Amino acid sequence: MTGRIKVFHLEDYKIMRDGIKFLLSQDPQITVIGEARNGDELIEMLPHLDVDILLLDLYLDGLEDVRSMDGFAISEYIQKNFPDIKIVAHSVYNDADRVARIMNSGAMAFVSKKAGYEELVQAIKLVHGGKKYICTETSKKLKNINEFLDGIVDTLRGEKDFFSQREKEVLELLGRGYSTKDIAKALFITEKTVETHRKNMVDKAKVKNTAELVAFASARGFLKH
Amino acid sequence: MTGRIKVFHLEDYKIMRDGIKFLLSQDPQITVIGEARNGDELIEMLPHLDVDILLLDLYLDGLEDVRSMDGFAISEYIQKNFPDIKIVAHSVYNDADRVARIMNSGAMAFVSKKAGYEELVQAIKLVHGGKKYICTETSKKLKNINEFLDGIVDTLRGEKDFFSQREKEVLELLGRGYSTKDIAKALFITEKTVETHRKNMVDKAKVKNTAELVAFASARGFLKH
DNA sequence: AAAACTATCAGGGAAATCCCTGATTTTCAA
DNA sequence: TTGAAAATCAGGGATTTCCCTGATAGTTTT
Repeated sequence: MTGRIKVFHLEDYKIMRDGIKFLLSQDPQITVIGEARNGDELIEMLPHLDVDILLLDLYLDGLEDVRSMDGFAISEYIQKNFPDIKIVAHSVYNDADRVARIMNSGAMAFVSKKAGYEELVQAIKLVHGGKKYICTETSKKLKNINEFLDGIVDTLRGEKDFFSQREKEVLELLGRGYSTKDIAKALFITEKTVETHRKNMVDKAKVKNTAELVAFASARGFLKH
Repeated sequence: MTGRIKVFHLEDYKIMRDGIKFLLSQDPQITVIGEARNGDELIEMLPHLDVDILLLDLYLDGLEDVRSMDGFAISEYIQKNFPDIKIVAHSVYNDADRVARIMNSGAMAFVSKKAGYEELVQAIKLVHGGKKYICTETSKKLKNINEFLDGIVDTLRGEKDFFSQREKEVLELLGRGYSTKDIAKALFITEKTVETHRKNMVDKAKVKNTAELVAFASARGFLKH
């Protein structure tokens, strides 16, 4: 046993701090060893503490003081100056832009404030064990948006005409594991035609075989998955 | 020549309506045949007009009236009741969530209000020609977010160890078009071993063949490309 | 210590891909 | 209207993948 997971909580609303401190202290593996209302307080206190996890409120809305650091700046600051401290981001906003930004600024987990207490505890434990985590609700949402974007993004590329319409149909089925015979049946054409389409795509893409063709296509978002 | 592209403009700020009407009328291929301040006005006017393109302000912030339709609701309404009218969305907000939502609710283009006049004109013309469009700035942003999300989303799956180390090496080469013989030589093992690795991966991933395996792997970011 | 996983290797046959050369029709833009 | 793509089809043979049933040895996990 290596002792409790030491959590520091940064959150501007006192009522939230108190509530979460109470909830987290219910768990025998977790202890809240400090709290702050803003980045300045945090930075002042951190050197004097041995923190495992920083539970970080993403948007410190309570603050009118614009000069103060926001969650993103704090995350980057911690990364640089306290690389051993792992960050669990906590926010009411779970839009793709913010989540992508916070996760890429070094946070190890993201939990929506709409998520329950269990998910927060789970996030802290997983992160402490070296894993990443995103709460179920947000995870689902991001997955959807990602799929949407996949679709949108490749309508944009000038490469949409790289393969002809028919070639793309064949390609799509190849990516789904269809054999030549399967594709011929599905598209009501002969196997020879399917082979020609594949051959032409292999030539166009300058690849060696179907497997590499599929890798090529997937990398460019030609496949829906 | 099929006459000018007939644009209807929905936008709550008069100054924007006037400005855009002036700008668009500079283009010989475009004519603004109507304007409205909100969804109710739009719905009233639409049946009496022959509109090609609806230039739609995404968020009608000027409106305090919460009961009124927002851009998303309008988009869906148009899709249902006037399927021939193509929508160009126009907004100050270009976050992934909103853009994905509007494009998936049937809009054919998205142009940020930060984009220049040229991009708006281009969007209208492209959409009228049956193509989709997203302004350069937003397009770049979405591409970045999409890549971020790709990374995030598959860290969630916890599937980093889905394939063994050796399997991943074989997989990588498969994605580069190597045949069994090539891989055997490259990894100093027999062809039979390579086949076994591939077979095991095909089974693990529950796919039909190598092509689908590569698609599967690529979609989850197992391939470096 | 047993079970599970990983990595290695093998034979043999069915199925599919790959490669070459060739062709016709349609469609679309210069 | 001429030419370039695109989509269709074909034969035949070389190569590769796919599928089945095995096996041995080392490592990790329970």
